[in-house]
Amino acid sequence: MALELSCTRAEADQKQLMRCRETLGTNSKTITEISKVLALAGNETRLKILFLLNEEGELCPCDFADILEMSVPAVSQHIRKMKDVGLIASRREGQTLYYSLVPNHNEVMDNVFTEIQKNKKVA
Amino acid sequence: MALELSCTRAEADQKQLMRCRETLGTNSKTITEISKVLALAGNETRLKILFLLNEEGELCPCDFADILEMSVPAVSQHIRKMKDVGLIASRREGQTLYYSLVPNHNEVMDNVFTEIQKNKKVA
DNA sequence: ATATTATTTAAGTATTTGCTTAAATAATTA
DNA sequence: TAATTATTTAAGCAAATACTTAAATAATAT
Repeated sequence: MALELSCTRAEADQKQLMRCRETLGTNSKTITEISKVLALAGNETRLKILFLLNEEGELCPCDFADILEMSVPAVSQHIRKMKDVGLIASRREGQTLYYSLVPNHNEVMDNVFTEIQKNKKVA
Repeated sequence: MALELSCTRAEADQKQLMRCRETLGTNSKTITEISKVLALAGNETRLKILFLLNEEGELCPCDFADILEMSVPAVSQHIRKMKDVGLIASRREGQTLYYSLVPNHNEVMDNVFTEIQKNKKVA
């Protein structure tokens, strides 16, 4: 099907619309990748996991289960999603798997962490 | 029900677990708020809308429908979600509603935009 | 070997999400 | 006033999400 215009208003700026399409094309891959990371961090439980890893270095699934007061499988499934995109990595020590942030995977997340810390409630 | 521990391993660092719970408590409100913004930006269509608003200043729903090649109601519903949390605002000019980013609403998003631009594909 | 512990994986389910189409508002024009 | 245009809102639905419980791995200890 041909490209259908939804908007017929006189003020519609065709050059602007073309420029926007081009901008999206140029940044398409980055936008897709960043939106994936943001979708992961957009879940409160996962953001807590990432934030804690940033604070503590490494933690294991049962630590998170204790801290977040949720089941170990639920934690494990969140962790897997973040591992799948390379946000976090694991290290085995006996039966325990320690998870940690992959450094410099995504600058956006670094900024998210500092932003959370900046707004820390002053006791 | 009482707080049940999932993890009984000897190495479990009770002080660390307490510290983590406290950290989450202290930052609870911020984490909740930021995760909401990230969840919104974690949708590729919405991230494109936000990115375009950052580039162009203001655009109307039918502009987005044209650019993103999707229906006007679909765009409108995405826009509403972002307006509901105060990420964007509207200005009416006749029949047309122009949407724009609310400045300084969230520093995290500013960083997301610069991160997208930084990775721009070099033509 | 068997049992225990830490974790993952799988299957099932309720909720949420993102679209669709149709109808409702709102402003403009004839 | 009636018709047109821009937009929102509502209802319905398929797909995705986040949990649950039970079963499967994997490492350690008895």
